[in-house]
Amino acid sequence: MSVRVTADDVARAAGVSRAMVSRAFTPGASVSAKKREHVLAVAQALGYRPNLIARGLTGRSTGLIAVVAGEISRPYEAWLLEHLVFELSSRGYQPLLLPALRGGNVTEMIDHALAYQVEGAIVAAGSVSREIADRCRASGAPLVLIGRVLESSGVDAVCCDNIKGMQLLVNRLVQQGRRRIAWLGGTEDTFSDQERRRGVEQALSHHGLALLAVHRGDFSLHSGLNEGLALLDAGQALDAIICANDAMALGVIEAAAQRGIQVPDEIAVTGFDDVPSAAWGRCPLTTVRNPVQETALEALRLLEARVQMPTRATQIVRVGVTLVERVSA
Amino acid sequence: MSVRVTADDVARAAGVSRAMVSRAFTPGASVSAKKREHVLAVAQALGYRPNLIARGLTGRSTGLIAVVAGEISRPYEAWLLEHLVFELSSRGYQPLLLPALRGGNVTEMIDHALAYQVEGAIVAAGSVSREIADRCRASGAPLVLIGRVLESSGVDAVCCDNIKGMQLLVNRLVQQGRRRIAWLGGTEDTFSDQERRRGVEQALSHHGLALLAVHRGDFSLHSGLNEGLALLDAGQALDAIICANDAMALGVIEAAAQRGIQVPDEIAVTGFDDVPSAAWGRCPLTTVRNPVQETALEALRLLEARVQMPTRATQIVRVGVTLVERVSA
DNA sequence: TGAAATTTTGCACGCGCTTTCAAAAAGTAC
DNA sequence: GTACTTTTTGAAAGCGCGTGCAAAATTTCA
Repeated sequence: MSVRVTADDVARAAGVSRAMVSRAFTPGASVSAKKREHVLAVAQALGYRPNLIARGLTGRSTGLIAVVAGEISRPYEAWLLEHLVFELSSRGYQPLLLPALRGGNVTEMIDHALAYQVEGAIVAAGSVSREIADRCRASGAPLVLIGRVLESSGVDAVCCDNIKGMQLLVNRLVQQGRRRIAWLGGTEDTFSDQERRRGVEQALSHHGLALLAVHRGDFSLHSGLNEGLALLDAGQALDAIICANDAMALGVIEAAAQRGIQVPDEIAVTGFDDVPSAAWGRCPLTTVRNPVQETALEALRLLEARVQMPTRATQIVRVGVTLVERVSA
Repeated sequence: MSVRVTADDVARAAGVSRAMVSRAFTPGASVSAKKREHVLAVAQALGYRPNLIARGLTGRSTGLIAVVAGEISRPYEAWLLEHLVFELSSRGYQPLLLPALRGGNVTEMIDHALAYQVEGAIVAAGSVSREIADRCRASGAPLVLIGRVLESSGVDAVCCDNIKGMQLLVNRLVQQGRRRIAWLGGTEDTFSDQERRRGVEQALSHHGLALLAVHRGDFSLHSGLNEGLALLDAGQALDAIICANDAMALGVIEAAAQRGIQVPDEIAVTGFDDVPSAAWGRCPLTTVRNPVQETALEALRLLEARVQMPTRATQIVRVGVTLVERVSA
C-alpha cells in the first residue's frame, strides 16, 4: 500500500525514457504530440502525478505563498483571508497559512515558511521586523504587508487610507453638531490602531476639538461592549464614540442598548471597515468602507510585480476609502 | 543576491562533512555535543536553515496538511478554521489552505494537494467522492471529514449530532406550545442541511406534527433575510421557524423586525451552531451549540491516529451538542 | 538518392538533503 | 602497551524531478 508512482514507473510502462515523462508534463517542452499523448495516457492509467516537492527542488518555483493571518474568526480578517486565498489559488499558487495568534511570533513563522521555499509572503497580521524583511529579501521571497507599513524598509505594502477614513467620519459627526467625542481604540501597538487614532485627532484638531475620553479594547465585539459600558457609565456627557473598527462599534451599540441610550439620537457610534454584519441588526453602522477585494488584489499585484522585478522601487499602495452612511451616526 | 546557503556551505565553513550538518539539525542523531554546537553556531552565523522541501523529498514527512475550507467569511467556517489551523501549527504541521468556493472542485483540489505530498487532508467543505478517498488512501495521506460523513467508504469523520440537536430544539418549541412550524434549509446537497432537516422531521413526527412550510436559503445572513420575508409574507400563520444555521436565523430575526413581528412572542426562531454573534444583537438566539474546538481536536486526533496506524478501523466521531436557551425561542 | 537542417530522444548530472555503511577515533579493560 | 567495544565521522548512494547536451530519428531540399 501507499506505493507511490514515480516518473520512472511511467517511463517503463510507456517504453520511453524518464526525461520524456518529465517533458510530457512540461507545457512548452520538446516532445512529439503523439508521444506526449501516449505518456499522458499511461500516466493517467497508473495514477501518476508529478511530485511537486521534487519539482520544487530543481530550483524552479514551489508555488507556495505564505499567508500570515490573525484571528480568523474576526469578520474583517476572515473576509480578507477569503479574498486572498481565492485569488492566490486561482492564480495557481498554494497558500500556506500561518496563524499569528496571541503572542505568536511572526518572525519565527515566516522564518519557518521560508524553509519551505515559499515564493513570497503576505502578512496581514502581527508586526514584522526589519530583520525578517531582510531575511525574506535574502531568500528572494518578496514580502507584502497588508494593513500595515514598515517605513523605509523597502517592503511593499497595501493599506487603506486610515487618516482619510477617520477624517470623513469626524467631519460628519462635527457637521451633525457633535462635539463631545470619545475614542475607543483597538489593541495597542497595532498599526491600524495608531494610524486611525492619529486620523481622528488630526481631523478633530482641524475643527479645534480634542478627544474627551480615550478607552482601549482589543478589536473584539466583546471588548466593544465592555469598554462601551465603561465609557457610558463614566458619567461624562458624550455625544459620539468613534471606534477603531466595526466589531467594537457593534459592541458599543449593544452597550448603549443595555443602558437604554438611543443611538444615534443621544449618542453616535462609528465603526471602521464596513464588514458585512455592519449593515445588519438593530442599528446599522455608519462606517468607512475598507475595500477588501481591492486590497487583496493589490497585494497580489505587488507580489507578482516584485517576483518579476526584484529591484523595482518599493511601493506603498493606499487604497481609497468611502464613507458609508447608515443609521448609527 | 538571493544566494541561498546550503548545507554544503555550512559544512565547508565549519570544516566538517555535509552529513554532519544534517545530523546537527536532526534531534536524535549521532553527533558529539561539541560538534553539534559548533555546526549550529556556524549555521546561525551564515543564516542557514535546512531546506524543508529537500528534506521532504528524502521520503520523510513534509509536515504539510491540506485543509479544505469553504466560505471563510461565514462565522462558523471561520471559527472552525481558526481552531484547526491553530492546532495544526502548534503540532508542527503546516496547513495548506484549499478554498472550496462555489463550484470549486474539491476532488481536483485534493488531487493537487496530493502532488505536494501532503501527509493528510482535512475536509470541512464541499463533498468528497469515493474516488478521491481512494486516491488519498493510495497516497498514504489520511482523509478526515468534518461536518459530513461518507458512508461505508472507510473515511474517518467528525460531525456533530445534528439529529439530537434538532430534537432538542423541536422539543423546546413544542413544549412552548408551538405547532405551526416552518423549516428554512441551507444549500441543497450539503450533508448538514440534509441531516438537520431529517432531525427536525423525525422529532416533529414523534410529536405527531409535520412541517407547515419549507424554504431554502444558502446558509447566509442574506438568504435568511430574504427567505424569512418570503415565509412571513406567505400569509400562513406560523409560530416558529427552524433554521439550518445561525446566520440564517439572524436573517430571519431581521426579517421579523422589518415586518414588525415580535420574536419570540409572535414567532420563535432557532439557529444552529452557536456562533459567537448568536449571543448578540437585538434578539439573542436560542440555538444548539456545535462544539468547534472539540471538533477540531477530534479531527486532528483521528488524523494522527490513522497516520500511526493506517489500518485501524474507520471511526465516525459524533461530538455532542447542547441546547443554548436564549431569547429567540 | 544523399547531404544538410531540423526535430525528437536518451543519458547523465544536479537540486539540497537524509541515511546506510564502513572507516576512524575515542574509550575501556586487562 | 594490546585487544576489544563504543562512539563519531565521512563517503556515497539515493529521494523524484528538470534540463543541457549530444546522439538518433526524422524531415527537407537539391
